Amino acid sequence: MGRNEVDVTDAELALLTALWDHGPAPIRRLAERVYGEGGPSAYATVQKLLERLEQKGCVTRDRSGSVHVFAAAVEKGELIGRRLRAVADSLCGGSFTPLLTHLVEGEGLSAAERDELRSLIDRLDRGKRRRTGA
Amino acid sequence: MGRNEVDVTDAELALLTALWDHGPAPIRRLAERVYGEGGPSAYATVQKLLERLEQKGCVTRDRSGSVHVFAAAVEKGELIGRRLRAVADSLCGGSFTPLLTHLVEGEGLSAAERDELRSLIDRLDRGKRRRTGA
DNA sequence: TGACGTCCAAGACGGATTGTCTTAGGATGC
DNA sequence: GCATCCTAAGACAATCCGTCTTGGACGTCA
Repeated sequence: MGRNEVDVTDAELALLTALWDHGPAPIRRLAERVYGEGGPSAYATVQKLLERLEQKGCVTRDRSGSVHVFAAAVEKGELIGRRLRAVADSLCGGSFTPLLTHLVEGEGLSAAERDELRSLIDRLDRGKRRRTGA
Repeated sequence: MGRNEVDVTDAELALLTALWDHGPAPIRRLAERVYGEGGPSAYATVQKLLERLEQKGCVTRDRSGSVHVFAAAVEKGELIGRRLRAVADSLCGGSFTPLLTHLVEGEGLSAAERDELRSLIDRLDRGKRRRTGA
């Protein structure tokens, strides 16, 4: 493993979000969606951001047509994972447990969320026990 | 609430970590701990970083003695919370539940960690139910 | 064919951030 | 009174990030 430890910037994330929400699109459609008819400079900005996202491996470019079509190459969950790992690495020595503890203790989960989380753990726990015999 | 939405940089975090681990200290001791006898420029770097941390409200400075003594003004958990909130805001519309789900599902918790987490939720759940009557 | 519009490629640009380093001056201790 | 430590203030280069400009290729259509 290993070369994809890159993160995306805010403007890049806005484009990725548009791709996640609406699927592959050419530059012009993305520019309209994110910048709203911003004129020729908005188009060029989106073009540059997509070029950087492609370099980072976060989008793919379909060059077969006369107009390139871009698609997200990372899932939102992947980015969430990277950022959580960055937090864990910088503040928790790489361990995720403190993050979990903080989230569960600190951030006012509703009763429903607690129930959902508990059942999630139970489900995971059964699967793991069966698989590992632990 | 609200003016403290600042984050700290890597070099600043190294100093904060030293303060968390060893308690309040003057510039020289911090420079030795983090930069290891780096000479006069390391001292000045630490000085500047501490000045910025003070501006951000992340350290306090005791000016009573002839040598200023710096102490952490934010806990590690506070920073963890800020960064988790940043992840939630940028990628999950501000909700923490996707972060929890990702952590519990994705990041290979051991059986012991799962047990610990479950009991943590149970404890929290009892407290909340009793308090809110929900 | 030639003008026009849309697209891509490449890079310049300014502002902000970040870590480092320099300088100047004041207090302290001997 | 002199050396030594400290503080304060800011200069500095490198990098990042969003924006914008330019140049040229390709197509359509009168």
